Amino acid sequence: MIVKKTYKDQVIDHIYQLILADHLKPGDRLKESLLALEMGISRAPIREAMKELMTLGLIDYKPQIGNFLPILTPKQIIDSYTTRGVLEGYAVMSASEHFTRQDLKCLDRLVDDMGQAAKGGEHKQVVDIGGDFHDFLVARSDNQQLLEYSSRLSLKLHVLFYKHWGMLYRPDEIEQRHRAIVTSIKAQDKVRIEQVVRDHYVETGSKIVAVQALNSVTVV
Amino acid sequence: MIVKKTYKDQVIDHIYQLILADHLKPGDRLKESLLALEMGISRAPIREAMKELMTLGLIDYKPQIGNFLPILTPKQIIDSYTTRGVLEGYAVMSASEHFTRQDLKCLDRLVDDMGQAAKGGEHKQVVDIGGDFHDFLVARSDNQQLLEYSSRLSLKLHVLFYKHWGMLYRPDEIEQRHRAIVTSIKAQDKVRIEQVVRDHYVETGSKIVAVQALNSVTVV
DNA sequence: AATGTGTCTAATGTCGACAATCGACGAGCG
DNA sequence: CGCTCGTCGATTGTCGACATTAGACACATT
Repeated sequence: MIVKKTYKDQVIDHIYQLILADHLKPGDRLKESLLALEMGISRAPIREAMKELMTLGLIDYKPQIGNFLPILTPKQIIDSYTTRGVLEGYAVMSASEHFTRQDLKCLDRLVDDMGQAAKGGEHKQVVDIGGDFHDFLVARSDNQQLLEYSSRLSLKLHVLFYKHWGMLYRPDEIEQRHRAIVTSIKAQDKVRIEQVVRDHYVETGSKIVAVQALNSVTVV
Repeated sequence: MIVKKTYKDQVIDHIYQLILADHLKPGDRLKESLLALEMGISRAPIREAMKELMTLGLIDYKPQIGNFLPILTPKQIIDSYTTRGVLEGYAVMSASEHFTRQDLKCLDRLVDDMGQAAKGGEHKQVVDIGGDFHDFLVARSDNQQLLEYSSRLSLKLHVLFYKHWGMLYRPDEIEQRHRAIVTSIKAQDKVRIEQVVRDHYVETGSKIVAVQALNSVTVV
């Protein structure tokens, strides 16, 4: 791959950045004409991008009305994280035998690095390593269908996660939480692997809900 | 709701029917201009429909090249059914406590009807009741995110299932397979529920692959 | 004053035409 | 004779304009 050039893809990136940068807030309406004007292109690629963002779960589309940033209820957040846990839990469990000794070493190292970065306050670093860790975990699965859904959800949830990762866990918790996954894989206990991964995500979902509730109280 | 009138939705239905009716075969290319001409509309709604069909997994989109009916490899079929089993398994398991005595009675009756229809050779009836049965099962779950993915997969797999349901199971097998799910719910054994549902789908996926292999041998 | 109706506006849905790109075919070269 | 490269046709990507619809506002009516 050299570059992606189609306008549609650029629009997707643009909007995704707008969301991450908080220039767009949940509930906001995305007007095609306005976006087209801002980006100096026609509405066609904007609409294409909308359709794709819709499948990624990043925007809500209401026929004849418009596109909106979804307002996720606490329940929807929990549900999304739960679903991701179900998918990735199965992915890791079913691939657990394929992890080589070297893979496990690599995973342990990632957890080490994550812990170090967390203690050093390198938040950006923590998020990046966390992403690598989870990518590495699911990469051993060969179920493309499952991975596709998993990565879609991952993108959707990343927006939420990105805004709260600073307040979710303490450094030692971060390390411990991820270490538990590696440990369960080492133990080759399939039932436990699946459970640990599920809990991992449900816990994060719950924390995010809690943090959001806290923020909304202080803000309002 | 009175009717859905937007062209896009009509296009989606149209193409879906074309697929079910075998007027479109795996690997076929879907040319926008041609479809637009056939349906007497412009390419815009066709493209909109394509995007949606893509998210449903019913067509493959290759940038700058075109849209194709996916050629599912045996592995992809198994993977898709496995994934559906994972999703619905969790859905049913997590909702198992919400099934009332009446719900279970209704499920038992559906299985009875299914068995009767199967013995009577009412294939269409069997498929319909089977659909009702599975809808009823997952409807007790309240995880919208999970249900969304589940129903998308369901639509995608229905195309496959629809073409083979006549040769997959014997009447007594059909009844027994579905009865096992109801029985596991009655037993309130969460682990077993999830396992039974997963097996249910993996088995069907495997059968379809087997039947396809058989057909391709006889045809070629 | 509250409710229902009609109009008006702004946004989405659709259109036909043009531009950019991919795959195939064939000419030229080693 | 086989391979590379350029041209060509067909299809998708993009455009600007028009048609249609949802929602807001004002007015009339009870």
